[in-house]
Amino acid sequence: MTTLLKKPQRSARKPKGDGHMRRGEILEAAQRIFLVEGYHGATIRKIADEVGVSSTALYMHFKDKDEILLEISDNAISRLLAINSEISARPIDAVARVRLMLDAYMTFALENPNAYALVFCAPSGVIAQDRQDAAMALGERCFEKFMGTVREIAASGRLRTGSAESAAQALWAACHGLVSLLITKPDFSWAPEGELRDVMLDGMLYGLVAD
Amino acid sequence: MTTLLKKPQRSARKPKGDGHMRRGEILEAAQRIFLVEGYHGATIRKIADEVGVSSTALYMHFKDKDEILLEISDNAISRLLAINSEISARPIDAVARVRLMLDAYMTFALENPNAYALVFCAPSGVIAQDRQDAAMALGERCFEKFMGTVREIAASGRLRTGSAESAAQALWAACHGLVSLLITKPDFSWAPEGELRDVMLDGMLYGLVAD
DNA sequence: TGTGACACTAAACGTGAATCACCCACGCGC
DNA sequence: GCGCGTGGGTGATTCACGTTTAGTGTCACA
Repeated sequence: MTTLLKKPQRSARKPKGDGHMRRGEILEAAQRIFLVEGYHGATIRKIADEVGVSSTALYMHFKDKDEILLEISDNAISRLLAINSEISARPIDAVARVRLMLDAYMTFALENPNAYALVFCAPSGVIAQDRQDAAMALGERCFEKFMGTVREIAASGRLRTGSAESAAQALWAACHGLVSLLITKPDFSWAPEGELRDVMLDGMLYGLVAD
Repeated sequence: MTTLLKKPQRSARKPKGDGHMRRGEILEAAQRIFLVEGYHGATIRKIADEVGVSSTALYMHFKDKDEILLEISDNAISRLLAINSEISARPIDAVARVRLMLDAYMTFALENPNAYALVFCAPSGVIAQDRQDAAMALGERCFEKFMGTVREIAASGRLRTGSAESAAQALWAACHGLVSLLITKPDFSWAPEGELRDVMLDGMLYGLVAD
C-alpha cells in the first residue's frame, strides 16, 4: 500500500478550466451531443463525461440543464435573426423579402432541427414556463423583423385578406407546420421537400397577396 | 387490538377488477390526468394512485406508459377519422369538403391538445419509434381521407400548382402549424383565433385552387 | 505561512419507468 | 369440505435522470 503514490485524486481530477473557458468547453460538448441526440439524449451526465468532469461541475457554470441547451439554441436562433435582418434590409420588393425570409426560416429549421424543436415546438411540460418565454424572446424578434415586412405589404394595400398581423402569423405558422412535420415525421411519405416548400410559399403568398 | 377486524390487507388491497374492467378504469383515470397535465404530467404513479392500485398493477394491463397514453390518443384520433369520413361523403363541392375537413382538424386539435401533441408533435426521443409509427397509423388514415378529396380537385384540373400529394401535404402542414403553435405558445400575442383560421384556410385554398 | 475563494468532486436525494419475487383470494375438480 | 393452480395484486428493487449537499484540493495573495 505504501508503495502507491497517494494522489489518486490528482490524476482523476481534471485540472481547472480557468473559469469562463470551462463554460465554453461545456457548451461545445453539450452542442455535439444535443445536435445528434436532441433534448432528451443530451443528459447532464453525458455532457459531463464528454467534457471530462463530474456532472456536478456543470452546475458551477449553468443554473440547470435547460440553461445549457437553451443557450445553444439561442446561439442558433440569433444566426437566424441575423439572416432575417440582412434580408429585411435588401432593396427589393417586400413580397420577395417575405418569401426569402420564410425560405431561410425553413432552411434554418431543417439544418438545426433540435434547436428549432426545443424553441418552437416546446413539448409542453418539458421546459419551465419562464425559460420557455426567454427562449421565445429571440424567436419573437425574428418574427418582428418578418412582421415589419408584411406590414409594408399591408400598407401598400396588397393584402388580399385579413390584417397584417393575422397574415404574418398565418404565413409563419404554415412554414412552421411544414418544417416541424418534416422534422418529427421523417418517415412519412412526403412529396419532394423542394416541391413542398415551393407549394407552401407559392400557395400562401398567392393566396394572401394581390397582384 | 382483538376488537379490530384482522383483515388489514383486505382493506388496503383493492379488490379484483374483473380483468378488462380494471383496464377501463385505468384508461379513464389516465385520461383525466392526461387531459389536464399532458404527457409528462401523467406519470405511472399518479395514474395508479388515481385508480387506487399500486403502480405495478398498471403493467398487468398495459405494456408500458406509452401504451396507455397512446390508446387514449388513438381513441381521440379515431373520432377525428369518423368526422373526416362523414365530411368526405357529403354531396358537396370537393373544395368545400377540403375546407370543412381542415377546419374540423383544427377544431379537433384545439379541443384535444394533449392527444394531438402526443401523436402529431411527437417530441422526438420521448416516444419509441415503433410506438410512434403505430400512433401515426390512424393519423395517416385521416390524411388519406383528406388526400382522396384533394385528388378529386386535382383530377378536375383545378389545382393551380404542384401535385395532389404536395398540395394536400402543404394544406395539412399549414393547419398543423397553426394549431401546434396555438397549443404550445398560448402566450404569444396571437391575432383572434377565428381570423387566423380563416386567413389560413382562405389563403391556402385561394392560392392552391383555381376558380 | 496561513487563508480564503473557487473549481471541482463523491455521495446522496427525489422522482421517473420498469421489473422482481412473492402473495392471496377465487373457482375448479375431487 | 379441500387441495391447488391461476391471475390480479403487492412492496421492494433496479436503473437513469436532474439536482443538492457537504466537502476537498489548489491557487493567488497577505
